[in-house]
Amino acid sequence: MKAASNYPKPALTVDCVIFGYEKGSLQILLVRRGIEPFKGSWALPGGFVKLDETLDEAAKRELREETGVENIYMEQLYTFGGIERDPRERVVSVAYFALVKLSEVREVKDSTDAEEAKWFDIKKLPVLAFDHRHILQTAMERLKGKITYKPIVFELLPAKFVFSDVESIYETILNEPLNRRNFRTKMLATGLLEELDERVTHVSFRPPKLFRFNKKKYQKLNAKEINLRF
Amino acid sequence: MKAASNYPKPALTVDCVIFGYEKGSLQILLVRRGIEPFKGSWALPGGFVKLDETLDEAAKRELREETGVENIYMEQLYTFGGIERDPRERVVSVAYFALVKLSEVREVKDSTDAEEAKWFDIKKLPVLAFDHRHILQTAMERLKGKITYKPIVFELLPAKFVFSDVESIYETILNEPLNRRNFRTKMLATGLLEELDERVTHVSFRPPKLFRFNKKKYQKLNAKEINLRF
DNA sequence: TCAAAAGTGTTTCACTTACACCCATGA
DNA sequence: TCATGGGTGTAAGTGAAACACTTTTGA
Repeated sequence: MKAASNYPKPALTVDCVIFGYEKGSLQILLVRRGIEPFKGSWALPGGFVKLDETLDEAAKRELREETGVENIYMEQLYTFGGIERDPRERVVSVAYFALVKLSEVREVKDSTDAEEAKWFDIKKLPVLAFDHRHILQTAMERLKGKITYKPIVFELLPAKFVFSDVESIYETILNEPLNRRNFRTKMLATGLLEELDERVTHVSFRPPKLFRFNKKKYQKLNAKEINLRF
Repeated sequence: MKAASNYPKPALTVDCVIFGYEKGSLQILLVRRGIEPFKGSWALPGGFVKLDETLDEAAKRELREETGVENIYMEQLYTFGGIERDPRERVVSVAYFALVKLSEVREVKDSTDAEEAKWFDIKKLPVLAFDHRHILQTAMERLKGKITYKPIVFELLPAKFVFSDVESIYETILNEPLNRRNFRTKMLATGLLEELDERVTHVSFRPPKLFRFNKKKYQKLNAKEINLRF
């Protein structure tokens, strides 16, 4: 195989911003670094890209290693190529952004995990290694933008969920209170939520209905944008 | 300097999708390849990333080399990391996407250009090298999406322009006819266009007014989204 | 019966959409 | 005077925003 260039090459990594949601709190998964640089501090899960795997595969591998879950919503976020990102050598990092259902992750993760990994509330984060704070901020902006035209928030929720969770996710991500009445009307108007014949029980207030996201119906819309501006 | 990894590294390149607009036609700049692979066929301008330049700098360098113009609208598009992109070796490419004013480019380009570079109408493209067709399509989608909330089309137009050019760009990019009346109303409602006391002359119909995009006013809005859905 | 959250009705206002008409110029 | 694109008025329809009220449960 001929070389395409004689230039020395930057190292290439993937880093993953993994979001989860639970009880009104938006969270992300961080790992504690076991080696220098930034040994002991928290960082986004990530690693080097191998020659025989695509970028998507590399990101998926990292994601699986940390969460133990497959079939996760994932997309490429942005590529960070500053010169001084890593004190050791030039490292270019392709960042990915993932949404997981915490209900499915918890059990698996604790069993398979060797190094220390932990979920942090997005509002109570530690200092992060490298430029990971910047990557995270880019991810937040992407998330904020995307939920206004794609119903991706359901990737954060279990199969059956309550309406107020949906609203709460939007409020957390958009960082503003929303009008409950109008939120509900507009969200239901998409026709993508199925009302189930089930309710939450044992709550000391009017028991809320459970809903399910109709993924098949959404896929039939075939990538068409939906108005989800609240 | 310690190495961060012992993995063999993929090569890293940048490729630029450079858009221009002239007389109702959306165009992109392509270069003819002088070496194998794909020798003789057309490709996006691009090249290897050097160790001492950021990704943005690398893209800007390529852009300047091809067009001779500085201060161009440019943003990172997406990173393509398939395994078989280049038959020689593993190459990951960070694609950029740029909008240039053809009126400013033409003169400069012809004088500085060594290799063959040419503007193609987006509707009459040759076969492209590598996965560049795919990259271009991604760029088109990004452009299509972005003009509905950012007034970036003015990066394609000279300082003074006629209203019908703006509409024509939107129609070309969105690939659908628009209602002239409503387009004008909504576009003017943004308050970002200044009507000048000047008109086009020597046309055999009612001479159109010239407009100018008020960039300063737009920057004061500070990244806020604008509704430009037509 | 009270607190807490679920769930609904309705009015107002703004913007979008559609259509039709007039205007200014050079040939 | 005609063809050509430039430029405007406005009614009807649709959807967003705001607000207040009713419902259901366990404690």
